[in-house]
Amino acid sequence: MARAARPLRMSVTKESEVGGIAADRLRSIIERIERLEEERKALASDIKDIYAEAKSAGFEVKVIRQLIAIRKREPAEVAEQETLLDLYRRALGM
Amino acid sequence: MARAARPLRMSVTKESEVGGIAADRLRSIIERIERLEEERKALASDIKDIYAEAKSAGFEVKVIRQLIAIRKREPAEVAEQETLLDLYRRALGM
Amino acid sequence: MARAARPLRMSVTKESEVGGIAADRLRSIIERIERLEEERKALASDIKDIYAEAKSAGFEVKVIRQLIAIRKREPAEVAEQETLLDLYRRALGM
Amino acid sequence: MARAARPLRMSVTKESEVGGIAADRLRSIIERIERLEEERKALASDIKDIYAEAKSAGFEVKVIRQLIAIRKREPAEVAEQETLLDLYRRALGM
DNA sequence: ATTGCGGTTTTTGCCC
DNA sequence: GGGCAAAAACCGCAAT
Repeated sequence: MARAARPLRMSVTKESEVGGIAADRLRSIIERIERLEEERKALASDIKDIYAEAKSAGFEVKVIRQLIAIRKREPAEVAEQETLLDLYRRALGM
Repeated sequence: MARAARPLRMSVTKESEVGGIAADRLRSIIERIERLEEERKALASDIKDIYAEAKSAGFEVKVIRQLIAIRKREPAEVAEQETLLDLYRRALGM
Repeated sequence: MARAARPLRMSVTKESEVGGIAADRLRSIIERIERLEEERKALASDIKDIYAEAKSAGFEVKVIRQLIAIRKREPAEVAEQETLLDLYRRALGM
Repeated sequence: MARAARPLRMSVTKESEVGGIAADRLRSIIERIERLEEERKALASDIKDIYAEAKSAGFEVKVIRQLIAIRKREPAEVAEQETLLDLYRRALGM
């Protein structure tokens, strides 16, 4: 049989290009991202479980969230000192 | 918002400088910004109301948002992005 | 904006339905939203102008932003008191 | 407000109740959550790196995001939404 | 049960 | 172009 119609352009290199796009590279990128997002989701689920545990131990989930938020925020607010910000606040009497 | 109204140390000149900062000027700036942000927030609320109305009239809010986004972008830009998406999809065999 | 020429089937009522969609209603919704977003953008621009003014008066724009953010946040933090949150914090020695 | 470093304070008794709160239990909950959120953040960072790589390989990051979103949604759902968008566009003569 | 709402996270747009 | 602020999507809760 006389040569199959057109190979649709197999690139010379291993890189399979489709429509000018490095398909393999793109596929790899997407798969890695999706894989990591899987893991992320699993962690989120674990966290949710802990909140559920907290709740059934009688704690207020909402308050725990606030607490965690505060602990995250506070280091940042330390940096807020001895800067122009303070100066401006003082200028405003705040 | 209970900032004390007190002028805290009025300098001799009209320029009330506190810690080297032109306090009055700063205060004016901040108040004008806050005022405008108030108005902005009011508009945002109006917009939200319209979306609510749309929803209760049976429209898909999310799709309306897409529509508005499309109308905002340059037609050329829209086309370009759609083309690229297609290209990528094809490269992935999707 | 070249509305398509096809009236196809004007409904009996005034409501022009296109493909089962109440086109007039949809159009009205979108136009009102776009109008309000216009105004919003104008306000954003005014705000930007004030920041520019602040900058050319020698203030640090970034710090002013922080200041405004703080003023917005602080009322909320007052509410953070005398609640379970305090209790939990004390339990943790925070 | 410079909170002192943070050894959270271990109570002397094993029943560390503070103010009627099971402090140890609470502490454990919070620490586990914070630990998992650490990991989550690390993953997010890895993902960001891959997007950066994609970008420097010449891909459009935004389009890749769209692609991933599409793959995540049910194919049926994708079709439905696209249909609706089309419908609305036609209703508006866009 | 359904739907509005508040808060969180993710995405987008902007300014430097 | 990279970091930062605003907008949008998402999620769980609550209230009806």
